[in-house]
Amino acid sequence: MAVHGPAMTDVARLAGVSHQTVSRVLNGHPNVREQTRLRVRAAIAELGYRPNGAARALVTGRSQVIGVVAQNTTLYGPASLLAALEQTAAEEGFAVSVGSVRDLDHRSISAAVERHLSHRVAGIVVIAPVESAGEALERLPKDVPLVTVDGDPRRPVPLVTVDQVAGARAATQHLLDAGHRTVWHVSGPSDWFDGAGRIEGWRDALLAAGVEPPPLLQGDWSAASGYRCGQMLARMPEVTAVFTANDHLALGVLRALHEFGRRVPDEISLVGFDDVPEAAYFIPPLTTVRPDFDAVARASIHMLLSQIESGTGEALRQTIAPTLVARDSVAAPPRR
Amino acid sequence: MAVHGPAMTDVARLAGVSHQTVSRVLNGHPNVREQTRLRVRAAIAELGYRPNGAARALVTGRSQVIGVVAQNTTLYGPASLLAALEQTAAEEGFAVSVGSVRDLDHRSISAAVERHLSHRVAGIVVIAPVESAGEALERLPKDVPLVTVDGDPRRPVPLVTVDQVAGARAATQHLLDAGHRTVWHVSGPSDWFDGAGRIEGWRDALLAAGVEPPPLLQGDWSAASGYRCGQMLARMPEVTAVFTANDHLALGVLRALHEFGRRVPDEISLVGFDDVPEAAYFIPPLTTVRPDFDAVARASIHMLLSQIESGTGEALRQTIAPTLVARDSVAAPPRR
DNA sequence: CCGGGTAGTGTTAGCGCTCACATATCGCAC
DNA sequence: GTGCGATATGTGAGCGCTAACACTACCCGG
Repeated sequence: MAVHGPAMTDVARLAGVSHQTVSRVLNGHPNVREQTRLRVRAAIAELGYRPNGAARALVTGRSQVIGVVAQNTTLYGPASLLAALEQTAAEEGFAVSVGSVRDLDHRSISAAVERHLSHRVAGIVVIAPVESAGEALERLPKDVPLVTVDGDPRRPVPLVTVDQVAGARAATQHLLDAGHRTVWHVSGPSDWFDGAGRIEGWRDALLAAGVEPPPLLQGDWSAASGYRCGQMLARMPEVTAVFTANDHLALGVLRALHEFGRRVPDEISLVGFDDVPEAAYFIPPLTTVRPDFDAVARASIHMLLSQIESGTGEALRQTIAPTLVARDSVAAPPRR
Repeated sequence: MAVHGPAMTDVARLAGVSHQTVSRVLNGHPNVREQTRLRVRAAIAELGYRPNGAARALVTGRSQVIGVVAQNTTLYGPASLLAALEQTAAEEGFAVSVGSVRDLDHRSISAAVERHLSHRVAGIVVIAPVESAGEALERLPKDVPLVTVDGDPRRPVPLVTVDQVAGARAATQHLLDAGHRTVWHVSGPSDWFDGAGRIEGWRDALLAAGVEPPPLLQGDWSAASGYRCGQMLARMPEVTAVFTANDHLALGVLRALHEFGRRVPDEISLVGFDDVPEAAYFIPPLTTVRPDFDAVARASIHMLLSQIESGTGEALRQTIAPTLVARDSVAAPPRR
């Protein structure tokens, strides 16, 4: 177990140069003769040398690691985002260290961030969809590159976010365009910014069309809560169109409507949000809004890297527009 | 950006002790007077000192980081596993660095492992469900603590795995017990060990009951492929019971059956695998097999830690039994 | 043929920590 | 008191690397 691999000096000795030259080769420094470079590379290969990230991090003060703080990475959205972040980071030569948190309160977030800082991560991406998370972030040392995803739009922190409002507006408008008088909404938790944004977009679209938004049904992202809300909606004959804040809620609603014998889309039209891979196989296939997680990840990582490189911590923000994916769960309202 | 935080010597100076004593307090070394310990802690708090993981990793040769190699962390299974691993690792004071891979071939796996080694991770967990991954692992330096999850049962590598065979057998038996003559199977890719294990369990149960297994329908874990297989099954009147290798496949099958007007469970019974949170809200609620991801994660991390501590690399293996969750998608076969 | 740039390389000094060991301090039996 | 083990603390070295600077060739114009 104890067998430490070769160090830079071993490579240097084999190549007949100084360790510093090896370092230069490794870091792509220009002033190295081609022939020397080759010799060094050969020595590296021969010894199976692997640079020691810890030593490098110690001397430079930063490791090639990006810390990600996220909650509940089991949900489709966060999981996709995490995977995409990892992918993009890897392309840029960075590893990703996850610090998932059970609860999104100050303390948990701060603790997770602390853990990352203690490893001297180069920067931190916080997937911070709730109010309380924002506060924790403002207390942070200012010298740590930081990007929040789906965080608080009102805080002066670099932010990348899916345009929840536009997505929700598109979904609602789509239903209105199909001829529905109004659209009901089963929301996510309202203390989540994405939940709040979707509520706002829904309300916007309705108001713009001159209709008074019906009462909101609040869920918690789960199919279970969608089911509960669906049971209420199913019993109200005037309901003909529903927009749910995510696809899992839609699944729950779908099942409730089914149990009450209300057909989708003949009697009730439904639109979800997220475009989980299964959405196309719901009964019926679900019309939904697809956020581009890859784009979010790319934007986040690049924003973070530019902070790392430049040292500036400008409070940039970038918004990624989602797209509506039309499938079979929307139709014109039934004639009465 | 450059403002480095206080170092151990700063704390030491403030507390009026040597840096070594600070180190002892930090590492819970016994021989420190209570009063000194308190003074040091106070100094740490006052300065907002945070130990430098890189420096520690450099001198000890190991960081407090566990590397995880996984593919497609968007799928429910891997995502849950990853989250659970992270949780357990955090409880043990370890961070988790993810290296996700696009493809599960030697090269990708090796590259991901290399990246982790270069950061001097304390150990590596490989979620390696396919054949080719196993080969890559045998080439690895022997001195790195390593645990595979859902890997090749035949390789001499420490392994934690869900008992796929038992789970599949239970699912199949459950259908047989309900009175079905035989059970059809929509499988995952057969080069995935979990896919293969589920096929084996299904076949076992059938054979034990003295029935010849019907032809296998091979899918790829996705609802889309489940749908395609479902279209075939729906047209065969003799099919009354289907076991799918995961819940997404089941969803696809469900939709196909629905389109063909074949009612579940009245005409056809269905059992899935994974127990995704939405399974209870399928139409009808899906009977499925639930693997205990937390238990898998716990077993993996503990196996890894014991390797790290003891230095021994025995090829242990541990199997986690899944449980059947009965819901509404199973009934007795229709009378003909 | 000399001064001064520039490409290529070596030397040295830490980064912040832990380990091994040296030293100081204490308690207690005699 | 003295001696001795246990307890508490300090000292020095060095982990593997990069940054800064020092040095050596060599090329060039004057």
